Amino acid sequence: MQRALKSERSDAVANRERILEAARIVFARRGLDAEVREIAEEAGVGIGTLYRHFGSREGLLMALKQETKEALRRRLEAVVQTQKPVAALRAMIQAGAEACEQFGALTEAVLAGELDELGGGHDEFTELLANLLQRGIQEGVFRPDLEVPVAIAILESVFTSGAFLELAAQSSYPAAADSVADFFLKAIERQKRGELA
Amino acid sequence: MQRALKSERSDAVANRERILEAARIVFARRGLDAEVREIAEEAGVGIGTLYRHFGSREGLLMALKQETKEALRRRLEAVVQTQKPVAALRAMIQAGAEACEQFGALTEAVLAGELDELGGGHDEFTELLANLLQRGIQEGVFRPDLEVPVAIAILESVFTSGAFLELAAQSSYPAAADSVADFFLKAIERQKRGELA
Amino acid sequence: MQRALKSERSDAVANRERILEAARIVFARRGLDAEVREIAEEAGVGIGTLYRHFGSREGLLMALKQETKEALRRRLEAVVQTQKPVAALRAMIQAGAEACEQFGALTEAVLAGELDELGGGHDEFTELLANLLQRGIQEGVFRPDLEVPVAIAILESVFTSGAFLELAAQSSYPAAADSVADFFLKAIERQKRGELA
Amino acid sequence: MQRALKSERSDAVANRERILEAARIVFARRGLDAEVREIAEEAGVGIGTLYRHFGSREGLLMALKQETKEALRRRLEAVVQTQKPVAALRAMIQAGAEACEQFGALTEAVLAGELDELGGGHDEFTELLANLLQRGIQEGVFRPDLEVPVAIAILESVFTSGAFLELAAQSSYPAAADSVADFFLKAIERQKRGELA
DNA sequence: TATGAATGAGGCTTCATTCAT
DNA sequence: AATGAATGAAGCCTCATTCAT
Repeated sequence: MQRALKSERSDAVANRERILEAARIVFARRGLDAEVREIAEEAGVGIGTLYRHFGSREGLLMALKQETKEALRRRLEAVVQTQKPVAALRAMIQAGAEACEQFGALTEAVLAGELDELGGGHDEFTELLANLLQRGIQEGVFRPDLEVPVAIAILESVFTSGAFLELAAQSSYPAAADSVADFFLKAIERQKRGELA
Repeated sequence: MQRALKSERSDAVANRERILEAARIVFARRGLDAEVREIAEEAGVGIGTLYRHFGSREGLLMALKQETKEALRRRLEAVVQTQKPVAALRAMIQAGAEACEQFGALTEAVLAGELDELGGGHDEFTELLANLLQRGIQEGVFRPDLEVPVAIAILESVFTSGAFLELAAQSSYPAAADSVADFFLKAIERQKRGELA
Repeated sequence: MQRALKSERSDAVANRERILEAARIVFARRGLDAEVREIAEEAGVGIGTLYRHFGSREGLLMALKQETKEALRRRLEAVVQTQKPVAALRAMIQAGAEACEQFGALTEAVLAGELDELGGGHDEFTELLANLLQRGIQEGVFRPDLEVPVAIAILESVFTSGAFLELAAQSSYPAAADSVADFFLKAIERQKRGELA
Repeated sequence: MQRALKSERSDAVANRERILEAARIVFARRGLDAEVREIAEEAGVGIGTLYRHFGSREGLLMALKQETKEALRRRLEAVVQTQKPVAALRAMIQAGAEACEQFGALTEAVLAGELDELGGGHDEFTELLANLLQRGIQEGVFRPDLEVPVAIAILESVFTSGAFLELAAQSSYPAAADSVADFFLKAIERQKRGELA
């Protein structure tokens, strides 16, 4: 029925990717209650193909989460390890902004910690962020009395709720990210002498 | 006769309240996809009665949001107008914590701004918070360069995402509220001379 | 949609019976693969009603088996206990014939022993028949060297396969039952002196 | 070239046989509702190959029935024509037992008369058995008042229902066949003087 | 010719809503 | 006014069959 590229390689892998991409789009558009049918149509494949690849609606959602988290994690890891705490934090926030831009209302579902499902122990992002904050404290750039779990919860919630989307809608994703970073750093940076306004 | 009528009316009103309370409980327990049936059972009324009072699932949800927001708004208004900015902010955060405690996973649905539905121009809480922050800036207790919309978005997101629930799970609702208030105030308060660690 | 008797009591029990009866008819007509939809239509109820009463296709089938077996068992028990072995056996075969007439191709599914499902230990009919044969042997009317399990298996198979249906199609259910009984008794009765042709 | 062609043909024929054998196994294992997919896997061929050979699920089932019946018929014919009625009957029952052993739950589908499908007038086995019984009656070894159709129906039903499988499960296929033969002969043999117990 | 990924009609089931009692 | 059985549209998923490689 679909006749997208005609000579597309019978590569099942390509279809898998197309379906995942379609799922991203449709879930972002309609929310997590989107119909499987619409995803298949968006991907330009039959509904049976979708089920061949993912087994169930749940399976598709899981795969989408898995892939998304994995990609984001890789990206954040790279960013975090090569920069100083403050810059790293800004970069992480920028990355979060881009994830929001890409996933829209789906962001929450895709990023929100499933401390129970599949996931072992603790969320990966949480850990990454915890390490970063800890490092910053030790290097003396972040407040020594910073409550790390609180900071983490607050930062994650910005991307996980619709808040960031609204913020970005009023300016742009990078600008919103900068504003959030400014705010956040104000709350966690150690005050240096003479820094007062 | 009048007595009978009165009593009947009371029953109807009582039923309405019981259903709303049941909806709070069930939505908090199961999320927004909870079944209407379960709400009626929780309320101890027939499903037909639920429909008599609220017309539709959507209608019930709307009524619940309406009531909840109204109650919260009244409470916040009182708090805000009678205190100094910092104390008012702490009180608002405490109130938010209590709302989270009461509504659980429903909190987002109930508080998150529906700038489209019912066309309420701008969210009431947003406005309340904006006024408070503005006042604080004018009184010189909050940073003059504070980006109010950013601060608002971040604070709302804490309650609106699941973040606060997790935080509270590790200590308690009031304690979590305190931690969040500490963090938030660090980010927005004007630094006074000699405040450095 | 259905408008059968208009003023039918809102008696859910009546609907339950109608659905079971419809299931009998439709399964007999189409085999066990019959669609749930057709059963609901045959019963003149919505498909949701069917599911309200039986939970699932499987549940309906189970209930049908349960009821059918129970009814047949009661009938056979009454018959068996009040007659002499030979007459009792003839009566049982007549009862089997009537069950075939009622259930057609469904008979197998409904009567065939589910030694695993739900059923405790051994099939009820098997036991009834075993007791009867044993009694006949002790009373000296059945062969003392009769292999009871074999006799049981053979007699049950007559009703359980389509064989009896074909036989009855060529004459009538009672006549076919008589023929089967004659044949069966020839195989199990103790030969009396001078009985030879 | 000819060699290649020959080899290809052989492959195709071999594949056809492998699929039929796989169908036997899978239908016996899962019943007639078994999936085409599983049969192809059991045969170790692609599902497309299965369809190339048999056109449809129905076609495969037909071919399986055809082949099975043909083989069984040949075997029974040989057996019947070279022996005396009683021995022939025992041999037929042994053959039936072996068919049961081979086909399990599929036996019914494969043997049960489809007086409608393919319009084969009357079932071949029925005819074979009818002739045998008739011969026995004429030779004076079977009862002259034997109702042949009834005897046929009963004997066929033993193999056609699951009865024989259960019987064999308690001893062995040959032993069960012997027991059935004993029972059956008791019912049809002419009583000889002095045969009484 | 063989393969198995793709297809989609069709079945089972759920659940918001209606309505007779 | 309250009840809950009845309703059926709509969604998820299966599996026989097709077709591009």
